[in-house]
Amino acid sequence: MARITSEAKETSRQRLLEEAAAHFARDGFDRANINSIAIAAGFAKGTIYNYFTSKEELFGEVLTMACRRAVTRYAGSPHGNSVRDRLAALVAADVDVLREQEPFMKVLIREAMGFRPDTYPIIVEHLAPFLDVLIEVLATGVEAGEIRNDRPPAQLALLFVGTLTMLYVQYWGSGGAWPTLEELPELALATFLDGAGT
Amino acid sequence: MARITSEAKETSRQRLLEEAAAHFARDGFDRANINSIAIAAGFAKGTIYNYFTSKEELFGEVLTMACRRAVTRYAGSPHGNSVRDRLAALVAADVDVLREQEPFMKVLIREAMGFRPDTYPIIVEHLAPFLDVLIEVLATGVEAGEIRNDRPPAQLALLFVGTLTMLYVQYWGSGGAWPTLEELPELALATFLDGAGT
Amino acid sequence: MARITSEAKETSRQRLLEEAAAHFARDGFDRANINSIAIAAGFAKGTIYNYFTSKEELFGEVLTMACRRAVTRYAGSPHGNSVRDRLAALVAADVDVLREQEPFMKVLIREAMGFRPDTYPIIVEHLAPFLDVLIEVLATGVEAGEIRNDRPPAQLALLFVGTLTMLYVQYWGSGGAWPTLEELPELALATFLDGAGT
Amino acid sequence: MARITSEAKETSRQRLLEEAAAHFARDGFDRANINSIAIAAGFAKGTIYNYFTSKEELFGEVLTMACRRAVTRYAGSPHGNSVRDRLAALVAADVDVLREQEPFMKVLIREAMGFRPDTYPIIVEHLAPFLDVLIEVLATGVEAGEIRNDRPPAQLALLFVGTLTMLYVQYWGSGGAWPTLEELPELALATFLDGAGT
DNA sequence: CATGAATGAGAATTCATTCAT
DNA sequence: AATGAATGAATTCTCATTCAT
Repeated sequence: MARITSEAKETSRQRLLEEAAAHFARDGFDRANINSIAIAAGFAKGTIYNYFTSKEELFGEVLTMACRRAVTRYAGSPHGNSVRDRLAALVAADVDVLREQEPFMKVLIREAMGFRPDTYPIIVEHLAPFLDVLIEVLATGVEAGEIRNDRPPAQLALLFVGTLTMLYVQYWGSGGAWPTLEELPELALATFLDGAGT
Repeated sequence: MARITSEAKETSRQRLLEEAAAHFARDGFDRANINSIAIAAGFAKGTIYNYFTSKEELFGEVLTMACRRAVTRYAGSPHGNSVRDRLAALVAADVDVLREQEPFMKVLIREAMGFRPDTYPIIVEHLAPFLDVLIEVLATGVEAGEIRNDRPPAQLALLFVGTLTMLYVQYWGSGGAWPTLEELPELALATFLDGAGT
Repeated sequence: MARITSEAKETSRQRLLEEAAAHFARDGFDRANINSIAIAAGFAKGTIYNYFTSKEELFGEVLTMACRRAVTRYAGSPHGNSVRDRLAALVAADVDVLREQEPFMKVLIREAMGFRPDTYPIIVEHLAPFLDVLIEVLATGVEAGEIRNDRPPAQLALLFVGTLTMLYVQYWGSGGAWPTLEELPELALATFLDGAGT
Repeated sequence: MARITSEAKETSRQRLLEEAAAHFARDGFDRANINSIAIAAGFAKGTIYNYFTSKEELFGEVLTMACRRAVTRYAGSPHGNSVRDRLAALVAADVDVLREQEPFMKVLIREAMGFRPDTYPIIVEHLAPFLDVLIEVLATGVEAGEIRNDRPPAQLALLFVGTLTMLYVQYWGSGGAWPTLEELPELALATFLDGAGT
């Protein structure tokens, strides 16, 4: 195997990342097993080290990729409409990513909750562009009078991300029973914008 | 004599549970180290096995205790006032528990985010009474017209717990920068009841 | 097993060091096998890590002990006689140590020839007192006119150690055929002091 | 065409041997890395196996070549003069080889000190002609009364080789500080022929 | 009850070697 | 001939658990 490599190698790398994401999502970093990941990807255990120098690096790459994919959801977000519509579009896009990349998203969220000093910076770094978009949308909303102006947009953005995350966690924790992925976007908006009070 | 002995034993057990909570909170289940926990509690490695049959069981006991303590926060909650006031009292009590039992709470939340089939049932089971109180308060609020009636109180309760949890996570994740524990109760209420919209 | 430990533990440690020396002597650092050493000492592989934190440390301890033992040979060296007699006594003592601690000496010499940056300093450090004695003896000899004064005693000491080492190497290399341990001391003296010329 | 090809092949083989020598000299057999050797020689890992069947064989070839080169130093040694002069010429030639082929010489000496049953015979076998020349010179010296006759020339030859080797080791061990390559030949002769006594 | 030495299953990692291209 | 992806045996090290004292 040589020469025609580069594409093939990239494919193998993707296969490994895919399986690694699935295993990290299911088992967490410590319980995930390098050997099992390799086998699941159709390789022997040594092969993984032709692509990643260590379990940590592999995890970091999965995380990086998860962040990257999560961020792309904002790429085509509409600009013209109301803040509610724009947020709705963002959440809809986000849930689509979740559907397609569930293991990666799960790793991301699971790890974000772990408070581990070696992974937290990775997440923060990669989530920054994501938050920036959100902040911009919310700041626009504040100017337009659609969003309450008693908090800085940066804090509002964190609350929004937190709300979304919490709903994902409940989705996973309930085994998909409630909320379902279908109702999740509307629920997120209502929870964040309207509150439960009358 | 028997009583003194068993009291002493209970004290030792508590010491072990405290230290175990601290370690599990800081390191997570897999990275926590039985030896370190024993040492920190002033015992040798082997002694832990006079109190708990395995690391898993120790963890389960920590979790159980965390749930039990968390639930006690509702014991003396006021009954007469508005839903907002009652929720405020609940959150205040909760944050007090958090302050005093931070490691236990951290273990609880951390584990709740892990979706692990062997620990999730424990959490759900122990959180049930906690949720019941909340559901009752919210149901009252719906009847009184203080809470929107477009969702079942059980779902509202989950949303409320989720909101609170998310704020704790951001508190820990930010190293206590935002939100602070002082502003957290008011923030939780505002977020849950009022929403960010105008 | 507890309480009466300390002596027993020291015994176990010695057993491990003894076997480690034998294995390092025979196989060298890289080919020596932690598992085999433990087994040979009558332990399971994990046990070695109750005594030494790593293979490197174990090796360092073996080396340190080899140096310590080697140096003791000079403890009772006679002071009154001629330089030749004093050197003879030193060599005789040295060969005695070799006989009793062959694996340790072999590790020492083998490693000294390996020029490895992580072990060379250990050897140099531990050999210093050893060289100091030698330098003192030779300096005395120079003053007494028994030793040529065209080289600093420090260099002469290195030449002497080198000569001795070289004879040990030939002893081991020849499988004990030539020189034998019996004739080695006299041979060392004659080689170092008299030379091969007429 | 065949010849050009085989010449090219021979060149590649030489390149590999040179790099292998450098790596074995620096890192020792076990720590030397097939991949690094190949890369350093401008090839990929696999290519080495077109020239040598295994790491062991490669090492054996390096050793063989080191011996072969070491032996050539005696080819043009002068015959007419005194033993001292002839030895001086031999050592001078030897040091020249050392200068030019340092890695090979280092491998040779390093390995000779290792007492390994699979490599020792190779060394002995290849050093035989080398020793024969030396024995002849020394035997002549004994007859001429220049060399003491209380030891067989074969033993004297071993002592001489040992003295030289020891000085090389000290040269490398001291990082070239003492002895320097310039003073080494004279030092070897003085040490071997004259001794340190008066 | 407490101790801590001993255990050994399990996991990550290395690297010489193979072989399809 | 050259390549380099794939392999898997081998090795070090960790740590929960046991048990004799």
